[in-house]
Amino acid sequence: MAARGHDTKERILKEAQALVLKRGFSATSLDNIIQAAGVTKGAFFHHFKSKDDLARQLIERFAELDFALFEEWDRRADALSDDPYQALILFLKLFEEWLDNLRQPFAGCLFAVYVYESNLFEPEVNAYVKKSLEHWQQFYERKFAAIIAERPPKLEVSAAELAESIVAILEGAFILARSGEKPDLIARQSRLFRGYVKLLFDEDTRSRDAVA
Amino acid sequence: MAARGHDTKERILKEAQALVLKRGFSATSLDNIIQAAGVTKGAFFHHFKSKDDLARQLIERFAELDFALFEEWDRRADALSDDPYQALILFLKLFEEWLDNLRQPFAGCLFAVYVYESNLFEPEVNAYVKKSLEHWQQFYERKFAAIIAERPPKLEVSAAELAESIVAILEGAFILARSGEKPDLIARQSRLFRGYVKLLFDEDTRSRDAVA
DNA sequence: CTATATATACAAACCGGTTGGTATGTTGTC
DNA sequence: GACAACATACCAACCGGTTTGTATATATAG
Repeated sequence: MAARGHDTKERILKEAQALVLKRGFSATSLDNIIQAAGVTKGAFFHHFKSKDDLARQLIERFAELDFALFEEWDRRADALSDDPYQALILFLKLFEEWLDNLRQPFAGCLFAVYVYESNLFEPEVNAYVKKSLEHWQQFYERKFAAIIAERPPKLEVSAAELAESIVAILEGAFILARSGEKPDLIARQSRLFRGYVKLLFDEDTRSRDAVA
Repeated sequence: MAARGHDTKERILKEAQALVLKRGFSATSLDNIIQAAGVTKGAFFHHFKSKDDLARQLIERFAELDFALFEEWDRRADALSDDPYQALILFLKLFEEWLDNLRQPFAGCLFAVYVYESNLFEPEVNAYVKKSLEHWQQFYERKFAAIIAERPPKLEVSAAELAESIVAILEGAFILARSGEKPDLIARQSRLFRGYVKLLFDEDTRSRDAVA
């Protein structure tokens, strides 16, 4: 049945992602994956033509789920405020709320895993990772561009730089959170970045500055 | 001869680090390493009792070289200014200068590689990575604490948060720089962080009367 | 409704090659 | 000749991938 097949494939992808985030891609053997998913090698190679194929489908699935979350927060944030600045702040808050409500601590970013093992993958997979990270960045860049168009920032910064910054902060935070076993680190750094954005754009801190 | 032995071991460590930064730890086989270093398996196992032992010595060497650079910049920055704020700015500039002068683009951070393959390593190796990242962070934290003690920041931020932030930014920047093949991204983000610090602490952007 | 044909979704055994690791040399130096 | 510093030969385990086989669902023709 088609449904049964889809379930099996989805289970393989889910377990594979968990294992790859834990141990890296090359350290995760197909035997590990099929054991975790409770299937045989035949089942695996029915759904994936190679381990490279798994890598490709794994990262595509990750990116799709990732951007789906992003777009949901984006819609909700835009619905809550017309002001681009407030919408960005709300967007980040929704992200932080999601992080806080995660049961198991955030496992990590598959993009980062792939970047640090990039020599393992086919060029098109690396290109997909690059494209996804840039897509992520451009998502933020549009938001910052809209803000800058309305209110000039207090320092000379470009929308691209700011977008690059939040993505870098989050990628780095994933690493620190994992190593230090500090699941709250990611949301904390997101909040700190919000403070930075506030300093750059918020009128309250400008007028307060004039008084102080 | 001891010198000859030390050279061989150092060559193995150097080539191993380059390979591990390129492909990850588990994807780097001992055969790859001994071929790159131009030695035999016997030579390798004379200097390292196992691949785990190589992992340990590799990360310890990385941390030592890393912190040696840090301490040099620290000394030079402290020599150039007594003001903790100026010293931090100078420190970051020295770091950026080092990045700009690197011949080959920055390869990446071995700590991050180990974090994302942490299930491969013995607990003590992971603990060492954790300790090193924290040490790195505390290095910055002391600097921010000294600044905050002199001038209150414009937003309510702790020295620990700020230290966490710059480390996260750099770790994330390494990833983005690698994926996007943008070697200048790291220094750019360091400069952006300097802008943030300036907004937080610099008197130019505030009133000038507080410090006398 | 049924018989046949075909595709899907797996399972189990197996293969050649590679892995980390070892056992046993050989060489150069003090 | 003792010991460090290697080289060579080799092993057992494991790797990604293949092969072969089977149960089941679906489409089609009579």
